[in-house]
Amino acid sequence: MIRDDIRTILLDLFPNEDIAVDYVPRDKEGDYYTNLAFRVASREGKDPWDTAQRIASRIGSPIFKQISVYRPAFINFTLSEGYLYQQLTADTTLDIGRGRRYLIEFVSANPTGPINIVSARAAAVGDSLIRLLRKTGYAADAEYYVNDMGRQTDLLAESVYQRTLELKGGRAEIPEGGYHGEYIKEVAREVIEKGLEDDEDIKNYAVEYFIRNHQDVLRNFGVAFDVWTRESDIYKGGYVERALSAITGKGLTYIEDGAVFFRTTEYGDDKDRVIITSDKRNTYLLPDIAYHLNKMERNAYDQLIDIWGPDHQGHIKGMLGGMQALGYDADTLRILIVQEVKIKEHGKILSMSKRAGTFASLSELLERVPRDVIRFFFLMRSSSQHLEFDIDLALKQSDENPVYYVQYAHARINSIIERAAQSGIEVPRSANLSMLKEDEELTLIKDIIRFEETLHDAAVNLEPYMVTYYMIDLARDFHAFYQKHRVVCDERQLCESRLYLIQRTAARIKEGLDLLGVSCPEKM
RNA sequence: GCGCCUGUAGCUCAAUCGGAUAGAGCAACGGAUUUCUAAUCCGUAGGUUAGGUGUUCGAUUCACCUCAGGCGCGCCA
Repeated sequence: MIRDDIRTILLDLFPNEDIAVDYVPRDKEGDYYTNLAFRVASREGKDPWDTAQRIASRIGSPIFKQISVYRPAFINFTLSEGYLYQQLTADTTLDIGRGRRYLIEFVSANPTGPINIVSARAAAVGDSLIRLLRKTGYAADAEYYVNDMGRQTDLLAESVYQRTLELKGGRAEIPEGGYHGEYIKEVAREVIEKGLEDDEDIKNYAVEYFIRNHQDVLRNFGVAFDVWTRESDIYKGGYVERALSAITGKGLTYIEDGAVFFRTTEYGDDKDRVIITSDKRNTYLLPDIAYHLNKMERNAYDQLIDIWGPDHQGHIKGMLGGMQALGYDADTLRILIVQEVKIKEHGKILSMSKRAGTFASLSELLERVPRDVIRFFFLMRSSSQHLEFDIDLALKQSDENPVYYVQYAHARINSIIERAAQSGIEVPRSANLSMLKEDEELTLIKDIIRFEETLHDAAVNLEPYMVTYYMIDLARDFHAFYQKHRVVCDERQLCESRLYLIQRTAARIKEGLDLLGVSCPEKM
């Protein structure tokens, strides 16, 4: 990465300094800047401006065409063309992860109803993270946890049973906290068809129904999981007992009002959490902790990542406490909260209530909005931010819709390369790039090279949206280049150089869209 | 009442570990096509970063307070 090359050069002069190297704003001279002079000056008690001048004069490297100092004390570097050409043709693979094992668990929707919109967003984010981590040298697994037992599934079974009574001409009395959705009726119909009467049979059928549903919908969404783990298997494997004894063994439990409490306040929680209720049922927390024990024992992961919805924020401390009670460092598990999604149509925020029949589920959204658009839109925002999903914009097949803006750049390049081929000019395997002198060409080269830095930042911060932003920038700079310069032209060498450049651009667009799980059409 | 998240241009959002005159897209306005895809490009305008205090060479970023919105709040997940 260029950033690292520059940092290395600077560290050579100032070995122990904390050096930041970043992009120069677009309207300023130069490509990268450093804040080094501020640090040095402040430590030595000298004037930052003079210090910057002094440092700048000491830096000598063929990768820079120019080094300039700007007030108050920024040192800006302009990369030499030779270095840019060399970087563009260099074929490097980025290995940040060095094979470290990461496990990302996401979606994990309860098998009691369809996948909702927040889970859909989590699916897009999680899947993209998996792709990103794999591309940057991590061994990343995608996992889905199925809560196939417990109180919620009991309520599901009872709700379905009540609907069967209704379908048979009786009256349905949905239990308190039960499931009212229309989709329950469909399950009830199938239960009647199969002639299921027994509570357990109905429960199993309903649970399997929704697990299949989740698998189908996620497949349609282009999201693949490596492992589906069931809560029931965590129990069967004895993990729950072991988790419980690990916690009690450390004296972290006490009984109050007949319930067993886990002293999560030991780990920074604002209150202790019940793990076994007074009527001897386990709360979700205990099997969840057990499940994480299972994860760690299965593959000795270097890092666990859980992606949760905003309604689970209050449970983070408890879960991290569980990890520590099991003997793991708190940072073994990172919990990402994907914030809520608001669906907007005709300028109004739609109610997400299932009863209102609007966009409650992923499958309903998929029926109306193309998958590429949904995924792109979900990945346009930092996952920790609330996201507004504008249906009208999503359905527009025009320049306003950034998905097509990026895809169109790729299709355009493809078209140019075809056109060149018709004129008997192929994309060269390697090119003499010294013909590429125009601003738009150099900008494009820098974009292509910066892809690695974007991947690095996105992977380290676990934020795929950074890739999305990069894609839009890259497409913009390509379109600007296209508008101003012809690729297929009379000057053979220039034409070939430009073909090489746009072919590399197209490759980047493809790589980037692949990371987002968005298709990359040859023609539009 | 307590905890967590959020507040940036008319709208939706960026701004990496505290760095430059806070940037994009959309909407608005004005232009560009005898040319490889106009699903494109160029330009103009738009800001007390909710408000205040503090920390320092420098604050959208950190700390504290106030205001506003969202989510959650022991034996549901």
